[in-house]
Amino acid sequence: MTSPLQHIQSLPTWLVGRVAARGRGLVADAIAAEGLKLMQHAVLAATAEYGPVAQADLGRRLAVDPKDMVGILNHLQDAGLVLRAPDPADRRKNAVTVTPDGEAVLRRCAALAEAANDELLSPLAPQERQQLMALLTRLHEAP
Amino acid sequence: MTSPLQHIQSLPTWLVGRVAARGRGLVADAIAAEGLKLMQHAVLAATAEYGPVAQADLGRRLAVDPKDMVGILNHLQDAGLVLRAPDPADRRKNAVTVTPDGEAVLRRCAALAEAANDELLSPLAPQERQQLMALLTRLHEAP
DNA sequence: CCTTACCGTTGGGGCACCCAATGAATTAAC
DNA sequence: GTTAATTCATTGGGTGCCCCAACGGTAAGG
Repeated sequence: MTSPLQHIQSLPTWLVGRVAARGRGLVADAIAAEGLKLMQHAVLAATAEYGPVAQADLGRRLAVDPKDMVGILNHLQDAGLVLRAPDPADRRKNAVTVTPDGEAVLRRCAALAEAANDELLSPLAPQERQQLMALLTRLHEAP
Repeated sequence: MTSPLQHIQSLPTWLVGRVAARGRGLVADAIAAEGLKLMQHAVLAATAEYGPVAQADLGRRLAVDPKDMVGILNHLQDAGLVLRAPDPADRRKNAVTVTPDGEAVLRRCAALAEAANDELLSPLAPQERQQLMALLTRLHEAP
């Protein structure tokens, strides 16, 4: 039996956690050039995808707490990337939309995020990257 | 071009982050049965591995901030899993050692963590698990 | 000596995650 | 149709992990 720490560090959960942390940092640093945090970026992307959408819908799709969604959208709105308008059909809801500035930032972030991903996967050949994605996809979708 | 959110969620960093989050949760739930958090477990294991060791050494080996190490060791010491004794050779240092109780907890946590890892990897065959580990290891050690 | 560096501790802050409660507004039940 | 249950956005807590700065006490180098 290996020693306790070596045992932990040989577990897949530890290894995948380390790789995820590095990837997270790479992407975070990349999109920081556009002044966005990871979750802000994700919310901006989801807003662009689902057109005028209520905050609660965004929260459900991204598994973001309503409390945190308020702060994220406040930042995006202050940066002029997103608009909150009252929904005439349901006055409880805020209809969130992306501004042209937001779409431009989103386009630039897409390239930045891809570059960060390439850097993470740089040790792997294209075929190996595909293998890794296939295995991770099965872990993610199977349970 | 895919839509913005689909683009993000197709990136390896997103996928590995998701898998890591699930694995993290599984292990955290497992060792919570022993009253330990993930970092407390790691520090306890590192303490067992490196015998009497100074806090700063533990922090360097696990990349834990000295401030956080104080709290972690406070908890472990309050739980009777670890001892802090002044180092006679260097009175700045605390010689941290594991108690018999700590070793017992560590043994039980090892089994719990392995079970959690098996659950995470359950969709994969043994050979596929090996492939995944090999690919992740290269991503982790190469850069 | 005396400067330099380290040790543990305390103090900040930020980000991601989670839970509870509120008032306003909508929907469902009766 | 009035009432009860639900949903919405917001505010209020809290935790874990990460990073930086400062402090008194200690050790090592010049």
